Amino acid sequence: MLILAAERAKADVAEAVAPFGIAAPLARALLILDSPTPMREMAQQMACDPSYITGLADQLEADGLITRVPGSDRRIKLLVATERGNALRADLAEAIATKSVLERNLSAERRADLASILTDILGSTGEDLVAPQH
Amino acid sequence: MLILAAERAKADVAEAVAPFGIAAPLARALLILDSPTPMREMAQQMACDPSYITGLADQLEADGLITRVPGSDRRIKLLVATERGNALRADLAEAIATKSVLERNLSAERRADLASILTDILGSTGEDLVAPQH
DNA sequence: TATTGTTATACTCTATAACTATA
DNA sequence: TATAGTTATAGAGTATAACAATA
Repeated sequence: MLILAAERAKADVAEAVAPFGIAAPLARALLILDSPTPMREMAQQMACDPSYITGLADQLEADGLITRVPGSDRRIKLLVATERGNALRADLAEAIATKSVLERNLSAERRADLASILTDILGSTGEDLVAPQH
Repeated sequence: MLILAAERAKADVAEAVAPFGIAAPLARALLILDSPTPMREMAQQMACDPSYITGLADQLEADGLITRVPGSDRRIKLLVATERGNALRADLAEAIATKSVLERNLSAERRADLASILTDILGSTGEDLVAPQH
């Protein structure tokens, strides 16, 4: 059931996000980028392999939504949202919030309960149901 | 977060199930098969396209875990678990139950709360957190 | 030598469309 | 002509392994 619900939520996100001409994983990445983030850290936050971030970053960069900025340690590249990227991020967050099954089928109170349970499952803290930890 | 939690749960299922030499989607299908089920109905229960069931059934059949039995309407094929299939199903259910994040990180009470919330999300009834409706 | 990011590749899961057989 | 299942194919999402650059 948990998996079914997540698939449903995922499909909702994909649908909510499609009108903006962006794929779900790119949207997910962009939503995390409210502050400059090393690629390695992005991978941890998205619970995926770092090599995958390279591809996401390539596409987001090609779309003019982010840029790669070298850090003080010059092995590190910070992903930072452009002005367009930030604007889109706000739009995406709103579209997802209003279209998601979570918003549609759950009261605010139930959503809070869910967030609490999911926090236990993940064994870490989180506050937002759609985008992970900031 | 919901998506992260589900991915975590999914990864757990895959890991719990790997020692039995079976892939996660096959395990998921087999877990549903505690009674003979038309392929069409399987697709609905797994919330996937019927064409996908063909492939799953092919593999399960090749592994000797299920057989296809024609129904009274001879267009319909019932999937029915073999003796080996039933034995494996029991083993899988146990392995998943003991290894899943859901069992490890959540009390029975919290799991019940989660099931209730997920039921609301899906807008249908369900009783089992790992395998969907019987 | 250890770490960051990149490249090339390949794998898993799943859907679409066109088809066959039965109703 | 409508429905159940099949086939072939294609696509999305993601990982693995070998690599380059920097530390």
